[in-house]
Amino acid sequence: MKTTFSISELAREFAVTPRAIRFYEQEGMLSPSRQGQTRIFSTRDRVRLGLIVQGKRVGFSLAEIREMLDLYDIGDGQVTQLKVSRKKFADRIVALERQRIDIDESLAGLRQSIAWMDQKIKQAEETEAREKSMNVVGFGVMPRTGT
Amino acid sequence: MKTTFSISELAREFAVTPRAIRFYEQEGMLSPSRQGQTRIFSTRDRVRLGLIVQGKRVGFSLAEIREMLDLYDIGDGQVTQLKVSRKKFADRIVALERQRIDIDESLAGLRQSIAWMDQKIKQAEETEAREKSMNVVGFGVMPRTGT
DNA sequence: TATGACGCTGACGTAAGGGGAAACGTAAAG
DNA sequence: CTTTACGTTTCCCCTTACGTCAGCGTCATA
Repeated sequence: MKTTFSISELAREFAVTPRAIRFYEQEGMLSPSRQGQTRIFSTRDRVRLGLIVQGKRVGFSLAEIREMLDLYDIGDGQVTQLKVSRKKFADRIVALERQRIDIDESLAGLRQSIAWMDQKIKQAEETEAREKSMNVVGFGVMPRTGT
Repeated sequence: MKTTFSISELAREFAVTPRAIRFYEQEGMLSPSRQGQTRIFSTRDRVRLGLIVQGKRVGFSLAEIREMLDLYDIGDGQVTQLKVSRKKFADRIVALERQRIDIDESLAGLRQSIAWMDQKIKQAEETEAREKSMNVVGFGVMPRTGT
């Protein structure tokens, strides 16, 4: 069973670039030893990289991930760390649910604009022969008048 | 009816910062005239800013928005422009739908992690209570278990 | 020996502004 | 007339999470 890893091994395993791994080290989230210049990663580094990648996948910033990793290192009986992480995760869920709503709203807006455009295109192509002056605005949205 | 606007008027109306508006100008998307140093925005600027903000809301990059604005300026009979924009919008819809799926997957992962943590916390707190009942330390302070 | 695969260290670039400094003009208030 | 308070300007560094060179060393292989 392997206990040390090269940068490209880990890069392949976790589907990140060596550049990203070096960046994580520079940010203090990994601390590989060195053989001359070359980085030698331990299983601990590997686990941490796994956590980093997972954290990124669910949308945490590196700063947040680093906090959690640090907390995990302190490990004061684990409960405090677990509770802090739990809260972060819960917060993230709320943020993502909000994002989902935003996306749905954007989708609705886009679909409406497309419908509007389709109509305009149809009109334009019908009228093309006779008339040429059309007043096309763009997003199908008028500038807001208040607020 | 107003035909000119100050930077902060537009900022208020469209809920963006003056800084952002200056940035859009710097990027060539707005071209207010000047009275001395001070920017004077026309209704055209106002419409364009509205389009920028709308475009941003549905997730277009400034580069994409600028392209569409430029197209609109050229306005070669409009139909071409409409079709190009339509395609951009359709592409954006696809991208957003993909994003939605990603978010749903992240949410699932987060919820699972939370469930796992809750279980761990429960376990840990049960253990803690058991230790406390057997070993009264006083003042609610637990001995340190390690670094 | 030459070539290619890996590795390294800087340094600069990205998107979309945020934040703050320092300076200017204008208007009201003392 | 001066102070105070805004509103605005330009200028420049900061941010995130790396990508992308440039320029170099080290190794194994053809």
